[in-house]
Amino acid sequence: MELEQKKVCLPEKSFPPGKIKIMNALSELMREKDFHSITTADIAATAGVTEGLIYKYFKDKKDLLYQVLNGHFQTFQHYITRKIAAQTASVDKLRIIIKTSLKSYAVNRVFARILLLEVRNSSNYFESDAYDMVKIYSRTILDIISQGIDAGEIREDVDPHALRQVILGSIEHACLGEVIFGKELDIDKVSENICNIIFKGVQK
Amino acid sequence: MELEQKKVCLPEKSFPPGKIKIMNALSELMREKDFHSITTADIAATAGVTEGLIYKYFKDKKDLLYQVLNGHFQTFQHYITRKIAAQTASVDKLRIIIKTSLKSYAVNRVFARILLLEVRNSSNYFESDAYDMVKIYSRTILDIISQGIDAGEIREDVDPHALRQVILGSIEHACLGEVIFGKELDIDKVSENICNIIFKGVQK
Amino acid sequence: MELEQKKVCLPEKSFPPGKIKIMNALSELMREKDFHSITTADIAATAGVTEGLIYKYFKDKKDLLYQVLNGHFQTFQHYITRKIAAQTASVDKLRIIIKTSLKSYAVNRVFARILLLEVRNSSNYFESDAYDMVKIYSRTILDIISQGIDAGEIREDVDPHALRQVILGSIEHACLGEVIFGKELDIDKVSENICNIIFKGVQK
Amino acid sequence: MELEQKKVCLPEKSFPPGKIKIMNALSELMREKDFHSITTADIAATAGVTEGLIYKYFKDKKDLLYQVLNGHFQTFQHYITRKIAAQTASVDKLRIIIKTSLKSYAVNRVFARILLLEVRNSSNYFESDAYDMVKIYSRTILDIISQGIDAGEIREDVDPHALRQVILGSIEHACLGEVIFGKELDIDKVSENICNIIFKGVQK
DNA sequence: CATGAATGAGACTTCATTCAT
DNA sequence: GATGAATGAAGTCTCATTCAT
Repeated sequence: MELEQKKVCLPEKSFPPGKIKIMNALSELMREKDFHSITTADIAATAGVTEGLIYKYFKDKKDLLYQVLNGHFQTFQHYITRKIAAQTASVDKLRIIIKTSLKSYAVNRVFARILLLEVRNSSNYFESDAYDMVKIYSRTILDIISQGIDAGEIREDVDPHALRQVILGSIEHACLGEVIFGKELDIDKVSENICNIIFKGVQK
Repeated sequence: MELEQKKVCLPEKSFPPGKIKIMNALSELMREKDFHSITTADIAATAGVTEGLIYKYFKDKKDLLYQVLNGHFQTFQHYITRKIAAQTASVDKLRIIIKTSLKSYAVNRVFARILLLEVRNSSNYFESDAYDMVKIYSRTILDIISQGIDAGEIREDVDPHALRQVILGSIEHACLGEVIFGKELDIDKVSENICNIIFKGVQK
Repeated sequence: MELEQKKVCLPEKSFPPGKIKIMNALSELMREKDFHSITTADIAATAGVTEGLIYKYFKDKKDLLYQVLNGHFQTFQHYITRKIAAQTASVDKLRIIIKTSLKSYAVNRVFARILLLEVRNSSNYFESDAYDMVKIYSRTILDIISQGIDAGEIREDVDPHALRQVILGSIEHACLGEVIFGKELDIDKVSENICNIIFKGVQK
Repeated sequence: MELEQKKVCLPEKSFPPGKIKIMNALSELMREKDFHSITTADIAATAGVTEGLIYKYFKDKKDLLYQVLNGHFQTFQHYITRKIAAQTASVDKLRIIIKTSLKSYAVNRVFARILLLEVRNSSNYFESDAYDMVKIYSRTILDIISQGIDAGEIREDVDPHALRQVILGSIEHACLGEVIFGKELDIDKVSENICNIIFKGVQK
């Protein structure tokens, strides 16, 4: 298995042990509960540290969430970047993005849950480092689309932003059922179906 | 203007005035804040009633949210059903669903916000009346797709569930920026773009 | 005894019982401890209410302190105003102010302690209602001095602000030992001594 | 300029650098905030050392405050003693004490703030070294007064303790506005005004 | 001489909710 | 149909302090 979900994969060098324990604890707890119903007491207990320590390393309970998300996102980013690099055609790159994103979400549900459900309705998330990574990811997709149009792989009358929207929306919606109801997803099939629709169109 | 956003459109007019005031108060407050940071005290103050009264009419703070959502959803449902009825071709129906959904969300941001951001991460929402309406809406789309396939308008090798996913995902993702950042959306253009992609495909 | 210290003497009409209990509780506790080492838990327990109730009626723990102080100050103000009214000569009025202030502080040590020790180093006190009363009191003294100068009772080359400073400073310093160490004060003697110095001067 | 306020004037130069940095840090921070809202973290950060080091040199956060106060007080004491020595008449000595005290407080507001606002409501201050210096200062005034009476410069029916109270109270009250609101003080004028009142009396 | 990690006790505060009237 | 008073449980966060290295 190429992708790990077990622990927050951080550039773990200089982080003090307590900080790592706390981040892992939140990650673990979010497998079962939503962020709001996890208390700092829970986190501390799970991490085996005192509540106070959380506030040594994190401004906030929210800040902790964002840093955890950020950690997950970096792993995701590295992984997806490597996968894309193996492709030359734009359409293939998009295909890979769709499949890999679905896979990442499937493998790391905590990551998916945070990104898709928890974080979006708090405005200060959009000023966090974690959101910066989303922007990079999102930008990458747009660039690939533009290259595809330039290379004549994609029709010129396709609006790049709209296509990105459709791609991201499809990915996210496909994951929702998974995240919310815990359904298993047949990633190969789902991603193929999505690509079939988006690339070839549904109309006869 | 065909669609109203001002007040919760309560289908049964027989609601006692206090109940209406409370529901409107929440609706109003959610234009600015997210549900979690709205307190019952806020709601009562905005409604001009006492906190206690909320619990006369609603089991719960959440129950209040669901009832408000439900009110909005019924308006939405009526509106969209009427629009679809005017079309005969499946593809046109889907086109209308996309456009009308986008428009409804745009016109009534509170509705969009509740549905897209607030409600999804609380498990008991999925047992609420409000969610039943979502299922009807969702079912309708699936039926139209199947009819489209049967009628030869849509390619047979398209997976109906996947198509629904792509459609819903596209709609929702297109609204997110609106809901979160308050961006204006050019609905005609956006829906046309989306349809262009989904129906014709992007690949040359 | 004309002056009561037992309870916060408030225009107690419309105050809910819980609010009164809380204010009295703080007053009582401050007889023994300083404000900072009194916890909201202490206050609630003493008042026989829950901690939460404190925040129904007071913005803050500090706000509670200011409101209590304000209550005490109103009693003080009423009392002193009545006493002054009985005098015609400015010098006699000042004499009465000195004596009565000393007496008030002596009788109500909580009041003295709050005013002289607790409140002065927190900047937002100076925007509280309680401080407004201090300003009135202070203004009154200044007015009496000016009248005394106009009436020829007080030397024209005396600076009114300076005289007020000397008077207030003398009063407060005289009380400090009382407040801090719990010394008894012979008010008649002390006030006479102070007046002797200020009015007649110490130089032969 | 005869009087320095910049740094804690440490009488023994043999203090280790860390200790000096910490004391200076507190001094500096107290120019803006009150003691209670300065945290050990603030102090350490400002000093450029770690929190732990504070407890190498000081028993307590309070102990640190007292030692800082003590440093300031020694400078003050040296300065005032020298000034007094230049006078022969008791009245002149008192005059000098008033003026010099006002000046010292004006020049070193942190010193004034600590002495006048911070320290008085914590009982263990009165067992600290810093308080011993206050007692010496206070005793000096009393001695001068007694000598003045013996020498026939001051009326015999003046109570020495009361006079000291009036003097100290006047000084302190004059400084309060300065310390609290940051008002500038015209020391020559203020001290002259005070002396005018105390020495000559205000009554015609 | 100094650091850095961690603690622990408790502080203040919030808020949904209940109930007598 | 509505109010107002009060609850209680929990929640987040703060900070002085300790100790091994």
